[in-house]
Amino acid sequence: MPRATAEAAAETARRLVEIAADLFAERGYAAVALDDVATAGGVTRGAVYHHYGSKKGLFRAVTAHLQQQVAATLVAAAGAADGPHDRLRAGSHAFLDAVTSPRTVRILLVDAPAVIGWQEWRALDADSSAVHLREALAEAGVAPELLDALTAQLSGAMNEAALWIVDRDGEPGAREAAHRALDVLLEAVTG
Amino acid sequence: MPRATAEAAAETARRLVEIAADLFAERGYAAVALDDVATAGGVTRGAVYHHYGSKKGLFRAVTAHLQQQVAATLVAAAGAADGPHDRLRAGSHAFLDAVTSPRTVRILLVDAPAVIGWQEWRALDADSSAVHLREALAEAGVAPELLDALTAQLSGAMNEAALWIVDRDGEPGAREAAHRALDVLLEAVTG
DNA sequence: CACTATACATACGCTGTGTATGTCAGGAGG
DNA sequence: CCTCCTGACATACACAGCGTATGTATAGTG
Repeated sequence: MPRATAEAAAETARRLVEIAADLFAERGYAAVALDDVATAGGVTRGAVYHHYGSKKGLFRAVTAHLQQQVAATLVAAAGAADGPHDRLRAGSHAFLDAVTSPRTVRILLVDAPAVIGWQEWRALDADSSAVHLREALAEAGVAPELLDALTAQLSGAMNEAALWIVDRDGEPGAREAAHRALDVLLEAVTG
Repeated sequence: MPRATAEAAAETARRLVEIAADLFAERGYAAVALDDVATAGGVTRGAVYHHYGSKKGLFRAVTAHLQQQVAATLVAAAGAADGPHDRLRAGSHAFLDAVTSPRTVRILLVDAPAVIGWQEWRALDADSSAVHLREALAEAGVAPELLDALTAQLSGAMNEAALWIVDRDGEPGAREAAHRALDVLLEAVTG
């Protein structure tokens, strides 16, 4: 049944991203065939190629979608805090909690750099999450010539912390330990 | 010419790893066909499958090989320093320099987690490099309940620092900035 | 000096991506 | 109300690349 209405088409595109996110998270990028996504979405691969151009294109859309969700949570938490020091902490801890779902972590932190390339991945991350970290660090008094380097390294620390937590899921206290360790690093930076 | 001597066979296996490391680093795992590796090594894909079983198996061998090299550099540098505080710093900075080659960084930090899986990747890293970081942190007086979490986060920070440096290759001062930022984090940990 | 296991080469099937082409309906213009 | 065009898919096909099964010749072994 070709040519649905414009809203139906948008809904199809949205649904495909959602389904793809689930499958990519469960099996990893390489093990997911586009036919799996299409079939689960009630369409054929033709529809996927129509909307996203390629398998990588679909994955890019999934990545952007998830990053946007994480960034929204982060921004909300940081906005609720006041004072530069507290905003940094609130935002960082919120990021860690937001990104710590098995679904998100596998796609955003494991597959994305390899699939879309590290440079593009970092650019996307910089636009959605890392900007806020950078800004918070600047406000907290980090020396300008160390700002970029520290943003990158703290970002890496938090990403690894997220993977570490997910890997220990079920182990009680793991999440708290990660948050406390993160506080050690953050306090170091803000002096 | 089938069946060379045992040393010749070992040499073939060694050569294939070397060639594969170059190709994987240049194009990334997915874009490298086993036939490229085999042809460059003067054999056919049959030889590759004989020695390494699968494409993933070959990649695993490449990963282990590179990690071993990095770890050797790290251990040497740490051994030359004395005092727990200094060993931590020396080892960390040596790690950053050792891992900061475009070849190493792409394979070990971008593709490896996605290809062989994050858990296996972390296990390999834990055995080669992270053990030493963990040990140094323990000696430097890090609280036992934060030891694993901090090891992971600092490891993530250093890995991201390496990618950050390689991404800015040519930009003078980038490497120094990364090292100074790393010092900020390390000093925080050791109090 | 057979004989076996090793170190490959050759041949083939199969999965999955991408692309080219077809098809049918919604909506804008007359 | 009819037409035409374009968007939203479906269908069909070519091709690359992985894995596996099978063949083959030699280096070691008894």
